[in-house]
Amino acid sequence: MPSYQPGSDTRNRLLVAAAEVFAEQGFRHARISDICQRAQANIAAVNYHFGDKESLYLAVVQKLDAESKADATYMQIDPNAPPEEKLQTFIREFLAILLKSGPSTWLGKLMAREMIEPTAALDYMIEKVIPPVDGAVRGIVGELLSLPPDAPLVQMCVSSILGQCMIYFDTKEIALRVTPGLINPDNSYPPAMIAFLAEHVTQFSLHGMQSMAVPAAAAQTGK
Amino acid sequence: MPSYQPGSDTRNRLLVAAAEVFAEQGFRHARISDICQRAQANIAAVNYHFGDKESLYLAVVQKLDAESKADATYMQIDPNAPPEEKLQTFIREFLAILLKSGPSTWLGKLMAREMIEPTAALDYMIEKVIPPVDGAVRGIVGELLSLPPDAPLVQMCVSSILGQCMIYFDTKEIALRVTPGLINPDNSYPPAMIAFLAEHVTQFSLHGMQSMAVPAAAAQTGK
Amino acid sequence: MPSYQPGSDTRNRLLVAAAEVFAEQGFRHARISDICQRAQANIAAVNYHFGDKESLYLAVVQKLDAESKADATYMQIDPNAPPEEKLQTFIREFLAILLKSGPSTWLGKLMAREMIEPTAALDYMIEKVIPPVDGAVRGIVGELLSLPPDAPLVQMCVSSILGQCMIYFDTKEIALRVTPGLINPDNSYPPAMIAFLAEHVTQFSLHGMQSMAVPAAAAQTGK
Amino acid sequence: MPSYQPGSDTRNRLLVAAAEVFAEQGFRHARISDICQRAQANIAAVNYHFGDKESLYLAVVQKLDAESKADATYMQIDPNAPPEEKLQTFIREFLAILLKSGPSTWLGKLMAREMIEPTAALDYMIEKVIPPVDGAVRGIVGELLSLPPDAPLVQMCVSSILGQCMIYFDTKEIALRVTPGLINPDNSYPPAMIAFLAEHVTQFSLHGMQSMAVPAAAAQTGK
DNA sequence: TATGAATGAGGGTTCATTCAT
DNA sequence: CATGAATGAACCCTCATTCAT
Repeated sequence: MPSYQPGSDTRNRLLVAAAEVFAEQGFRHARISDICQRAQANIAAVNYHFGDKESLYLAVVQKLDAESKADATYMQIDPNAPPEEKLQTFIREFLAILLKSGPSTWLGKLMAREMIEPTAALDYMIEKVIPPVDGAVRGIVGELLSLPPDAPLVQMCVSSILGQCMIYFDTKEIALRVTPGLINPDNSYPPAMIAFLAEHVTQFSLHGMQSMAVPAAAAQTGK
Repeated sequence: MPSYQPGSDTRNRLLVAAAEVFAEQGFRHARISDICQRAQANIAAVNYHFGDKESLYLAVVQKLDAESKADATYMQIDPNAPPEEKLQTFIREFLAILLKSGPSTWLGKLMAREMIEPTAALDYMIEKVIPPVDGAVRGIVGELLSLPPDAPLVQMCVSSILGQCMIYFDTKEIALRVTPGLINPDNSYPPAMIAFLAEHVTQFSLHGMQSMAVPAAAAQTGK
Repeated sequence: MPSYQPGSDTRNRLLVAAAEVFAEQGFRHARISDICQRAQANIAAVNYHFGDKESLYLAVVQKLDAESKADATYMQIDPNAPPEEKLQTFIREFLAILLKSGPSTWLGKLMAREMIEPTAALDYMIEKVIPPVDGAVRGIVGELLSLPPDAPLVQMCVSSILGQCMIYFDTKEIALRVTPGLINPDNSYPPAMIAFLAEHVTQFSLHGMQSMAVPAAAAQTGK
Repeated sequence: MPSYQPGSDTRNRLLVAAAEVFAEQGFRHARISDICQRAQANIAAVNYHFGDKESLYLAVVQKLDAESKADATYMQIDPNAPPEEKLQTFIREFLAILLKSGPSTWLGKLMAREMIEPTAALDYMIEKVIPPVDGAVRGIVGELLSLPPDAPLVQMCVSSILGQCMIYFDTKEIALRVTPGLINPDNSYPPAMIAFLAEHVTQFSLHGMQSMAVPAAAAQTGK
């Protein structure tokens, strides 16, 4: 009688294999026979442990989210640093997560698919995965613009920043074909490249926002 | 062995129906039976006219590309206008294409899917669809930064600009759930909203690039 | 281009095989693989011709009903005969249908199953299969009792008559075990036995109703 | 190898739950997982306690039979009462058992299924469940007709009587659809209705048999 | 030129049973 | 005495493709 019940070993193997396959193939294309094979489990194991394919998928998303939060450095930015530095740190960390390879990018891949072909998991993501990231950036941008985090202008600047980052993630497949030499064989960007892109996005964004802070500050101080 | 028959009515109906279904469901999820039904054609018509599913898909992509180019206004920007105005025009037109609904967005949807789940069509897109758009922006940005269009810095600024636009396209499903009132029932953004976003992206980008232009401008004007 | 379209040959073979298997095994236990095998058709033939298992089942019920009505002699009883003779004829014919073997009893078997484990087909049976039989008996009994066919007493007598017949159908399996010699190897009752049972049920019923007719007739005539 | 453990609490809960599920779903449709869940037992409990599904089923049938006999009032009819009264009592009690709801009807439901889809339990029923009922009616009818209980004519009259009763049990699902107001929501008939039906069946049967007693008696007495 | 019919591989899911503990 | 985990056979259904006409 085990006192420690993290679920059976098979269950965990299933979760790991499923994360991999779902990230590669998406929810619908993923075959549970494939998942079970990689997990060295019987074809009926998914049904036994999770009920059905979709419940397994949801469990995978939640597990990936939990793991992601466990090492999310963008939420541990020094609160006393100047906002410019905070932004730079965030962008660097965020890009690093997006442009690396391996398990840390699986959640991103699943999210990208949910955008195009939503499942029940999208609601979970909107509720649990996105807010921390979004909130972190809104805080920084709000500070930069001297505006509350939920101001519409802040929202738009956040979109501008995240959009600049995500495009490198979205166009990975293109980059792989157009400039294969610049990307590692495992589909990840070299750290130097990531740092370089982060620097660009940071400068672009800081200057992009600079002009916008003025009227707000003016309205505030000039009252 | 059927010879190429561009005038076949069934063939054209098939092409139209397939564009719709592929845009909605993506290549793999789209069902031939569904396409044939919408085209009021026999289930065997696809294989008869196009050989197989993938060839039909390729034909659809090419047709959509041709139609897209026929009314691509961002390629018809007044060459004598100041670059700031050119950029504003491009962003406005590009966002409009992305955020509208209907046939004009189908190619965009297919491209978004190709990024995540590439098929043979991605190569076509890289070769034929992307360069015109990319080239147009590079030209404008190059002008703004006083740099040749193929300069790395230009490339990165182009990415920053396109990324800011595409994020609104990518997050449509999220917006639909989070702020359903701001999006039309047909999944399109209201024109006023598009104009507003375009203005923001333009300002953000112009100021974002301003700082980067300085050294180039300095070198040029001798200040 | 055939002008006569009774459905494909495979479709008909499927219908025949399915009637057999459904009658033997019931809806749920019947395996479409079994049906297809007997019909010498592919496993996907059912889905192609009927959509799914339940639609095939419904088609079988309707076909069996149509065939049953085509040779339903109990509906072609001489209207000028005395009611006693009509009743005898009906009971003889009805028992014959129930106690024979082969396709004519399949509908009865399916109905017996629907009583215990209803499916969508039960509604069809209540609406289309039962009324003709029920109505025929109600007419005869009404005549015998000098009551309108929809009188409650008529209804109950009809139940008494049909119940007496149906019990021999329901207990076939028991009879097969208890008195195997009296039943043919193909699960049918010998014609002489059927005639004998019919005579008994007729006499039992006629006398059973005799007493009930008096007060009704008296109330009617003595008014 | 577990020895027979009639006192096992789990075993008894299993038996109770299984009776319920088997009555509802029949042998094949009943799911072991469902039974175990209702019995709050492990999924493997059935196989552990009873070996397999069919053995559990047999145990249920025997238990239900034992319970049924414990309160079978039709076997406790006053032997000195006139046969007409005995018949009335039997029919009333028999119909009551058939048309009520709850555990007392479970055995009837299982028997009805066995008629259509026999299992090993049918032999048990033929040997143990049916004879007491059958014998009771044969005794009464024999008395009424002045014939030995095993006379063929007695047998047929018994069938006529039981058939009249059982049809109301068999057509419950139809009655539920055609005249829903006349049946209680728990699928049982109102006591007044049962009494009414019993009275009808009794009168119908008594008169039905009256005529048959005469010739037999005449032949006997020499007229 | 075009089609209705038919096919077969493979998908997810169900469920009685078995096994190690 | 009892159980959680695991299994494999089988079921219904889907769908791109092929074939005969």
